[in-house]
Amino acid sequence: MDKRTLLMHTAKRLFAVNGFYGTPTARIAKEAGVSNGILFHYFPTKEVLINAMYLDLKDRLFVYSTSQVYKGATLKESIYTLWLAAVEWNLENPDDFDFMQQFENSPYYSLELEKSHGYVQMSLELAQKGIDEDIFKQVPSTLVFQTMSGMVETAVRYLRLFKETQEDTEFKNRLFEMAWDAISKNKI
Amino acid sequence: MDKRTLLMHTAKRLFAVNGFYGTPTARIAKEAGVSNGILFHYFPTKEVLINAMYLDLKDRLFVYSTSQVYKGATLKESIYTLWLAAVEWNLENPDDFDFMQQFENSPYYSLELEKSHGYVQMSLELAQKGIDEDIFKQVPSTLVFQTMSGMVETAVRYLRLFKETQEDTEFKNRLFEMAWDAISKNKI
DNA sequence: AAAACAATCGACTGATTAGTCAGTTTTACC
DNA sequence: GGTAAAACTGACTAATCAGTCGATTGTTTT
Repeated sequence: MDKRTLLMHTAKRLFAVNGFYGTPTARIAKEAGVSNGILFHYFPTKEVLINAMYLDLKDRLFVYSTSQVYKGATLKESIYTLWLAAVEWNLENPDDFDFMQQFENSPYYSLELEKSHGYVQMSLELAQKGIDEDIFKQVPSTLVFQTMSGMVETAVRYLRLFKETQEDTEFKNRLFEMAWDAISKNKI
Repeated sequence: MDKRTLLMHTAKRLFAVNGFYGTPTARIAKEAGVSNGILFHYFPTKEVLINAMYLDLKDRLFVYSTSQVYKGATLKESIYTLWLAAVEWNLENPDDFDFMQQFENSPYYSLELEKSHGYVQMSLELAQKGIDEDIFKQVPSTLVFQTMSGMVETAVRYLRLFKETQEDTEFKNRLFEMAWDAISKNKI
């Protein structure tokens, strides 16, 4: 692993446990086994390091999630696959999840940063499709997207809190049904 | 306003904008118009100040929300009232919302802190009631509670992003229906 | 093989900041 | 009105930390 990647891995782990401000750059370098100076060779400031890590994580989560979706899947299947992939990726990478949560709720975060990501566009299109087909509630596609994102977070938090449920596929399906019922029209 | 309260108000505003670590204690004191020393007279450390503020905010949110619920209300009415009160309180106090989000996603936060609050107990009882009456899905009451909390957050974020929807009661009702559908059994 | 360039090191620094403290003013009480 | 406690002040400090820099090593190019 090159030193740039090594630094990002070490930083992520330390940030997840101690927070951005609880983690001196010197400590990141030390625990990565490299010199202090090289960190600032790759990342001119600490903030650049943090932003780079965030975008990198989002990218990998996006690539993983979308790669799971089959062509020809129904809308519900696609949403389910995306939801499950996101949930499981976050469960398998708890440091990443903690880091992203912390970042998204810090003053460094802006929605502009988010919009630059392709996956938002793709998710919004999927939401719009559901609305047009009268499967989803008649609300803005951005709301559908934000609700699903929120339900992924809720699911991850819950599954982490009650570890015994993490391998329970039936339980995960119930979690997904809650998310699905929130955005879909109900058949009365 | 006594200086202790004054400090908490100033701190909250600065924390919301600049974050905990981006806000020196000296600046809090200065903007509150008091001496540096008095801050540490009331709060022995910065962390004590942060924790005290968090518990204070949660208390006030709890008192406000529960005071809105009428006796004799149906379960759905009670949940709706609690949801709406929480959403509107957060909209009217954006600094508080930002501060709480930041705190809850920081390494200083622990669930133990949360459990010490009476309102969690009360909310869990309401959730259990809905489960027992077969109105809610057959899932743990803690999950119902976490889902509702998550849906409050989603609603607040969305309403803040699209300010023109903030006065739209009909739209808020639609937001609540999404939350309600997530936790309730659907009538097929 | 020489020159140019990139990667790497780690000691150093200037600025910042949480928390202290010795002394002053205000309040509470007898 | 005397006194003890509490509130309050602001200059000070010890420690910390982001970022610098000059020196060194490794790699590519011509």
